[in-house]
Amino acid sequence: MQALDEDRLALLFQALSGAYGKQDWWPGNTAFEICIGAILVQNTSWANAARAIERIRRRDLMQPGALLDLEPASLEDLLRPAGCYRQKARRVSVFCRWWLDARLPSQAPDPDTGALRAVLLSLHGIGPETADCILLYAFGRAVFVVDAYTRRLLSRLGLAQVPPGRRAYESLRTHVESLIGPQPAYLGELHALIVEHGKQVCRARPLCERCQLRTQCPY
DNA sequence: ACCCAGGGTCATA
DNA sequence: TATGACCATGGG
Repeated sequence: MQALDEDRLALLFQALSGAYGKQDWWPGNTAFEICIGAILVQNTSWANAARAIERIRRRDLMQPGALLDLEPASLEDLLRPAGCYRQKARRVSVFCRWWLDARLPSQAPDPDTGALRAVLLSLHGIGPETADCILLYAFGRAVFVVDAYTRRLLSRLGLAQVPPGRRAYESLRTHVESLIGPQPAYLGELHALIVEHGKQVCRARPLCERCQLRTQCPY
């Protein structure tokens, strides 16, 4: 296992960037919509999450107050294409409530990223990866998002092992953040590129361990 | 007829 | 701390 240092990270970014070009994430017009997207895409393809987002937008409901005014059953039905729609309806409601309560007009200067992250994590249905996506793409904080694609890629490249559990997650996240520094745009591109690469078909020879074990290659 | 997807919560041990 | 069940739709 080689060390994940600045040079290797820069090489990785360069390779992915050259292969896939500029990603310009996160898809979404407003910070609020990005947050909703981050919840809806949990363990779901973006295509399905996007369907639910479109249904919200077409009805002009992409605002916390409008979503909260819906009957629970209506909200669930609205989110159906995203899968896990009952859970997600509840999570969206909780987030909207927080948005209206804590994030409305007059608020003290933005809290530091750590404090904001802790608040997000305290919300039901917001775990580390969703919180970090929101911090990075909706709030512009310099956060590195560790998701399934990131674990697979770094593991496959022999740059990092990220066993399940919050400890290892935090360790890798802070490590990469310290390597890159306060550059939200760079971190945003990096994560987007990793995901884009993850969607591509694995052309490695020989096939990596995971690919050999699966009918559908996740790379 | 599976397997998978840009996770998270909850119950167990 | 760390597994496993569960959620649920749409595409391969």
